[in-house]
Formats: sequence, C-alpha cells, structure tokens
Amino acid sequence: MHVKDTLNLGKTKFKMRGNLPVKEVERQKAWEDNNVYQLRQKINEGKPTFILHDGPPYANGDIHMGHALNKISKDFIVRYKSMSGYRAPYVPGWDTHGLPIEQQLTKMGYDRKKMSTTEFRQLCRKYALEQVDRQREEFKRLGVAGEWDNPYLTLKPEFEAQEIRVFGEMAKKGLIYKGKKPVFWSWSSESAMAEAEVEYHDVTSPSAFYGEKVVDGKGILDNEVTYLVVWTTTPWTIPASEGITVDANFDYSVVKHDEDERQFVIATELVSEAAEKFGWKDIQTVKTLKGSQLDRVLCQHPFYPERKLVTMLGNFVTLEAGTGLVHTAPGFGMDDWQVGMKYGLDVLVPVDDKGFMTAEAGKDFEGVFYDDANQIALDKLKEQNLLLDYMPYEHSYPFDWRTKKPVIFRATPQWFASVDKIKDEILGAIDDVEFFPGWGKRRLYNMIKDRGDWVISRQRVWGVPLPIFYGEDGEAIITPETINHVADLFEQYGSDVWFDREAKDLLPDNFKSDHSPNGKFTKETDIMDVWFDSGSSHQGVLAERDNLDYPADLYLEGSDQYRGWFNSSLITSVAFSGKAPYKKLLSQGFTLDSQGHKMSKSLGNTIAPAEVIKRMGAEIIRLWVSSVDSSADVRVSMDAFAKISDSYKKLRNTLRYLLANTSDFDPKTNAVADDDLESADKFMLIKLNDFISEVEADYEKFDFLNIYKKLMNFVITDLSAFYLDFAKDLLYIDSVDSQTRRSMQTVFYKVLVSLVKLLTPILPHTTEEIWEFLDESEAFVQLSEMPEPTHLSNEETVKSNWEQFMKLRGHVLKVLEEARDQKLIGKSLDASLTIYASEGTKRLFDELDTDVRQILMVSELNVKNLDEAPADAENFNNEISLTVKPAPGDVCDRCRLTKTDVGQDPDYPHFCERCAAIVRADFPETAKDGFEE
RNA sequence: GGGCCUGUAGCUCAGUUGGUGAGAGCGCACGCCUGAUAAGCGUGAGGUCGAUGGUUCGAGUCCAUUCAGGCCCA
Repeated sequence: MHVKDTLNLGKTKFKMRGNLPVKEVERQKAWEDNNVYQLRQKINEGKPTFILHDGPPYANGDIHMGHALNKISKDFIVRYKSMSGYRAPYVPGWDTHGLPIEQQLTKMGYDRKKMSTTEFRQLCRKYALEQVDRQREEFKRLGVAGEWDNPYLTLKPEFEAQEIRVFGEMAKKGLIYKGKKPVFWSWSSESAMAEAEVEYHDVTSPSAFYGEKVVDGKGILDNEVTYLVVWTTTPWTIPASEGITVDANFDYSVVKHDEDERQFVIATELVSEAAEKFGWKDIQTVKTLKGSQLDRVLCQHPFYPERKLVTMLGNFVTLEAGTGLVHTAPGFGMDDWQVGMKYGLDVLVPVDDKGFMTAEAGKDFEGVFYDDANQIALDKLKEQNLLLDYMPYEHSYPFDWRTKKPVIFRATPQWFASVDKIKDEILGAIDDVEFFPGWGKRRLYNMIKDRGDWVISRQRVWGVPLPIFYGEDGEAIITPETINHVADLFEQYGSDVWFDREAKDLLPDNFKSDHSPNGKFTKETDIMDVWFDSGSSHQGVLAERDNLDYPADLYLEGSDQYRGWFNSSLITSVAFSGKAPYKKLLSQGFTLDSQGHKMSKSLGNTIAPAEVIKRMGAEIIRLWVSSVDSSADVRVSMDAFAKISDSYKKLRNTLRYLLANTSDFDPKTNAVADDDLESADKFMLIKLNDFISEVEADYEKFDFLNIYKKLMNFVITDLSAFYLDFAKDLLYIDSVDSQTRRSMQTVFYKVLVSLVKLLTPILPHTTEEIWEFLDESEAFVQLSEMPEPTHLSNEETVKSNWEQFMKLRGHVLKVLEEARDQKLIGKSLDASLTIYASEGTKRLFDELDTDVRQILMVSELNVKNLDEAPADAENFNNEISLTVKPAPGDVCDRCRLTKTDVGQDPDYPHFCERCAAIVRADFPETAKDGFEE
C-alpha cells in the first residue's frame, strides 16, 4: 500500500475537457430520442402558463449571430420557466412569404412571366420550406428546445385562414379602405417596384425656379403682386402640382428688385444666392416672416388658373439647394404625398401605366411621354413670365434594375389599414405592457403616435391574397359572409385557391350583391404586406393552438421590431380585440463586430454561429449570450468567444472537482442536517441560498448578464479560491465517514445540484452531462425543478461573522505573499502564522467555532493578544497584527503539513499524530506492514 | 434631418437620490504549488470615466454642445 491510498482523493470520469463540438450533437440526439421536450411538457400540464411567442425569422439563408442571440435568449427563458412552476411551451415560427423569396427564384433563373401564378407560387413554397428545414437544423444545433416538428409557418393554410379573419374583423370595423399612394413605378415594365428592385444612378435633370402667384395671402402677403418662388427637379409633375411646402421654422423674406414690380418670397438664407442666379440687382427686403406664417396661403396654379395651390408646413424642405419652398405633387412623391394627406389634398395622377400624360394633365400635355413633358412645362412657364431660371441638376435617381430604365414615383391604388382611427386605443394598449428595457415603451409609443395609415397591399404574388371582391360597378365587396367563406376555403385548400379559381367560385353559393345585378364579380389581385402575415400570428398561432394562449406573456425580438413585428402585431391585435398581443415586451440590440460596427458580408466582418459551434461548441455561444448586455448592441469577435471559452473551462473544472469529491457521498444516507453542519459549511450553504435567490430573481427579470457575473464570482471567488481550496486538508485527509468530511460533502452536493439546475437554461448540454453522475430521481436535469433556497437558524450571525473573517483572510494572504517574496516560505502550508488579535477578533474566532488554521491553509497557527505584537509584525486596522515564519518540525508524508509531532507514533514514523490516528483506525494493517515507497 | 439607444481599465460589465484616493471577473505580468495537473493558489500593474463647455464647495453621476457607433424613419 502506498500512502496515497489512504487518502480520499476525488474521483470522477467526468472529463476535464468537454469536446463540445462532438458531444453536443450526441446529447441532442439523445434528447430527441427520449422526447425530453415532450416529457417536460407533460410534467408541466395543469400549471400556470407562460407563453413566449416566437417572432418568425424570414425563411432565407443561413442563420447569423443575431438569430443565435435571439433564439438562445428565448431558450433561457423557456427552459427556466419550464423548470420553475410554469407550463411554457415554445412553438418556433417562420415568415415564409414575400419579395426576397420571389427574388431568390428570379436569381435562380425562373421567370415569373413564363409560368402561371400558381406554378410560380409552388416554386416559392418549395424554396421557403427548404429554407425552413435548413434554419431549423441550425437552430436545433444551438440547443434550443421547442416544437421543432410542428412549427408555425405563415404559408400554412390554418395560418392564412386566421389572417383572413383578422383582416375581415378590421374591415368590419371600417378600418380597411382603398386609397392612392406613390410607389416606385416602372413604366418600362409596367409594374410597381419594391425599394429592393431599384438601383440608383446619377442623372442630370432640368431643374427650374419659378414663381407662383399668391391669390390669398391670408393677410400676410399682398395678393396678386406676391409670388412664392419654388424649385423643382421634375417640371413634368407641375400639372399634378397641388401645393407648396415650406418649413415652419425657416425665415422667409419678401423681396423686390428694381426691374420688376413683383414681390418674391424666398428663404432668407437663400435670397442672395437666388438673386445672383436670377440676375436680380438692387434687392430690397419688403418684410421677413416665419415659415409658419405662410401656412395655407393660396396661390394660383401656373397652368390652370382655376386651380388653387395650398402652402403647407413640412419637415423635408432643405436650405442646401433651391429656395426653401418646394413644389408639391402628392401623386408623384412620398414627401409630397405625406404632407398632402395631412392637409387633406386629393392625389392627382395624370400619368398612365406606360408613362404618358393623360387627359387630366390638360390638352397641352395629353399623350406626351412624361420625360418630354419637362420641356413643355418649362415653355409654358416662360410664356407666362413665371420662369426665373432653369439649369441642369445632377442627382441620384432610381432605375428599374432589370430594364435599366428610370422609374418614377407615381401614386397607384392601394389598400390601407387605418391606424388613425384606433390610434388612441393602440397608445392605451401600450400602457398596459411591461417593457424591458423601460425605454422601449417610449420608442414604441412615439412610433405609433407618428405613423400614418398602413399600406397593406402589395403588387406581388408570393403572399396571402387580399380577400376582396369587386362588383360590376367596381365597388369593393368585403362582408363577414365573404370573409368567412374565403377563410374556410383557405383553411381547406390553402391560398392558392384564390389564384386557381374564378371570383364566382370563391364566393358562397348564390352570393348576391347590389353592386352586381347580373351576378358578375371580379377579385383583387394584390396580396398582403408580409407584416400583416406575421402581425396576425397572435390569431394564426396563439389563438389557434390549444396549448398556447392569447395574449402572450412575452414577445422578445431585436430592436428593429419596434417598427416591425411589435408594431404590426400591436395594430392588428388592438384592431381585433382591443388589447395588446403581449403582456411583456423584451427587445435586444444588434450584434456588431469587434469595433462596434455593423456586420455585413460585404465588409467581411461576420462571424457565423456555425463556425463557433464547429470550433468551440454551442455552449460557448450560449454562455456568451448570457455574458453580454443584450438590451443594447453587443460586440462579437472570435477573441470574445475564446475568452468565454476560458470561463467555460473554469466553470467546468470547478463542477468537476465538486463531482469528484462527492463520488463517495450518498445524499440519502450520508447527508448531515443543516443545523449540524460545520461552521464553514454553514457559511457556504448560506452563500448558496443567497445565490439561488438572486439568480432566480434575475431570471425573472431576464437579466442573464447578472446571472453570468454572479455565477462566475461565486464559482471563482467563493468556491474555487476559498472553499474548494481549503477543503483538501479535510476531504483528502479525514476519515471517509467523519462528521467533518460528510458535513462538507453535504454542502458540496447541494452546491453541485443547485448549480447544475440553475445553469441548465444556459448550458443544458454540460449540466445534462453532469447530471448523469448524480444520484437524483429525474432522468434528465431538464425534467427537474429549480432549487429553492432554504434558511438556517442563525444565519445572519453566521454570515456576518464569516464575512468579517474573510476580510482578515485577505490580510493573511497578503503577509503570506510577502513571506513568499522573501523566500521565507513557498506554499502557505510551509508557514507558521501568528495572529495578534484584538479582543473583538478573538471573540470572532470563538464564535466562528472553526479550525482557522485549516481554513487559512497554514501548518501552524498561534493566536495571541494584539498588544503582544512585535515591532516587525504587520498591523491591519488595529484589529490584527500578523507575523509569518517557517513552520517548525517535519513534513508529514500524508497531510503534507509541517508539524512538530511528526514521528511520535513509532508505527508511523513519517506521519503526524492526526494522520497516524486516522490511518491506524481506517487501515490497521499498515501499522505492521508499513508503506511501499 | 427626426425618434430611440450606446460610449467607465486590453475584454465583459458594476458604479445607489452628485461627496473618503473609480470597482469586479477575465486577460496580462510576476511568484507559488505539483494529491483538481493540457489543472489549482497568491500578489501586482493597467482607467484624462468618448470630447468640450457649464451648474456646484464638490460630477463618471446633473445641464448644454460635440465626436464615434447602432436600430428605425425621412
């Protein structure tokens, strides 16, 4: 027998290194094979629900770090709630309609015009489903638990049907209407374009400065002699001009010059520049005024004297070029349209699909291609002596990316959802929501407050059709009857049916309408905005599925979703039922590169989750997610993952040590009751209980960063550097079954089990691996419940005593280090420490009722009165003075302490008395046989 | 241009209602240990608190401006 064999060294097969990239995959398979997620749901049946409703990612491409941050954060919450008394199912979803998928197919070489709509839609569906499969595997690889085999997809018939019902409910409440709005219009391909389909090139346009005669100056300007000087780079839109926009805060001057009777209004700052352009000399300022004073001043249209132009206040006017007054044609510009809507203007669109002016533009323009109308407009202005100057102007202009021809802004018929009518109700609903972080409320509130009505139609095919019929007189027909019928059809056949059938076959049998005396109907061909799809998920998923609830407890997405999903869901939900779809709203920042700049493929600064998983494992990404403040933007770098990887190793090793040193401990038979624990063990148990309470409170607040910080501090400072370090003199040395040893193991085991449970939401792979070594009833840690903190009888006293002691310990470490520097000692066990203690400190030692020598890890400890301290002792706060010298005596072969009693037992010449006694009792044969070398 | 947000040691973060020389963990340096060993322990060095200007007896903490960055609009 060797001396070492008499020690109780820790033993475990739990590996020091995780080999995560390989082991995670095996473990995930085991969870799937054993239906662990489903088992958890079964255990939670009947408990109060906590529904985290998944915002659907767009089904296209590999997942990036932002996806990982989002899904892992959700997993933390769902796993925590599932283990702490709630039924918290997680149904992941995908956004599967929309332009990007259509574009992908175009890129792959499919031509939408060479096949039927349904054929094209089938290709879109196939592509979308492939993307779902691809992303699903990537999400699962992150270790995210949920109903992966039954996700919600916006293309599923039951979802589409519910979306139609949401639309129908809004229509019933009078919130759906048809209007006009400018879109990018490509006359060369005769279709509307999305922003993503246009590209910008520099072009030179004729820009013109011209006057518009004031006919009603509102008492501020003189009628007939005053002219507002406006600027435009699109003279061809003058026939559609309906007003002039100024900025309320700018200063404007009314000026005259010696060669003209007329007075002109120009932004003060731009007067001299304009005068130079126009060749004006000897300028006199008649008066100056604020833009706000020009509000609703009326001018005469330069081409149509009977039409009045209204002056409006807008925020898009610039002083960088022009006059500070802008010609405004709501039918041909977004800014123009928005300000026009505010002032209740019509939307004139005297240009047809092919880009030719219509009769509405007047006989001089009718039939003229819009680009050729520029010259006509300039000529007409010149004729009337209104044109002050014109010149070529170079600027960036949108082009159709396929035909390479310019596009125009042109108002087209669109369907709208009124936000205005229910805005107060929506703002009220925001008040009932709890926001994380708190500023989210302000952001969402401002966004809703300032937003206009929602354009829900798209001139596309890959989406949910607008369920609208038209009568013979062109009137739109949306009734509860038609809505229900269409919803039922979609539920049964999917929305393809809309494209496959004639209008009459989409209507209920014998459907009658006053708008169609002959029973003839047509159908809308536009589809719905994809934000209406995902924005309906509270009905399409939460209300639709038996195991879910509406409204949800929580929505959690990136901060871009204040404008996106948070916004659209809120509008449809309030419209549908008067309440917000979420009780709590948690938003996260974006993932940026190590410099804090956005990540993009073109910049080449992206880090793919797959790469990290392959090199370090998903656990490292998960731990990283917990370690950053995700309420703001987070920086990502391989370096950061390497650092986290170090933290993981530390954590893993500490848990391994606990495991190794409880391998001979049976919690059922060896555990010591709380009140019988040794003093230091009590202290650590109290610390553990505090830790449990704090971590659970942090989980409730979704404050994972705080959990990470507390965890690392607990593990590194309390456990590894303190408790587990001095434990060796006890665990290894004392008799296997001694009270001191079992007391410590009792706490070790509690710490271990509690940590493993608390960490399961964050590091499920690792904790499940440890769980296999524990003697607990549940087959998987995920099926266990979160630990509950307990309380000891006099814990406040115990805690404060030990906290005082920890301060003294800091001083001891300091003097030991100094002794080490002076080569007096090497390790602390070489030292004999003398503490000259104040009365208070001596009382503290008494109350601690512990082996202070052991905890300070020295071989010899003497406690004397403070006033006996020699001059060379180091004093701390007049509480203690300390001296260190090499411990006298010989090193015990077994406990490695240096002691004067080594060799006193003749049977054990190399042992101290403590070890001799233990070994004689536990291994009697060694008294005769001795030990091998 | 507008709404909202962020900027404290190399990294990730704390810093209470403005008040002793600005803290933690990691990393780093140095040392110790070799019975947690591709581990463990200790000590130490690192910060003009983005910048500037104010308020105040006193500001990382309040105000203004500004720079850098992010999301969403225009």
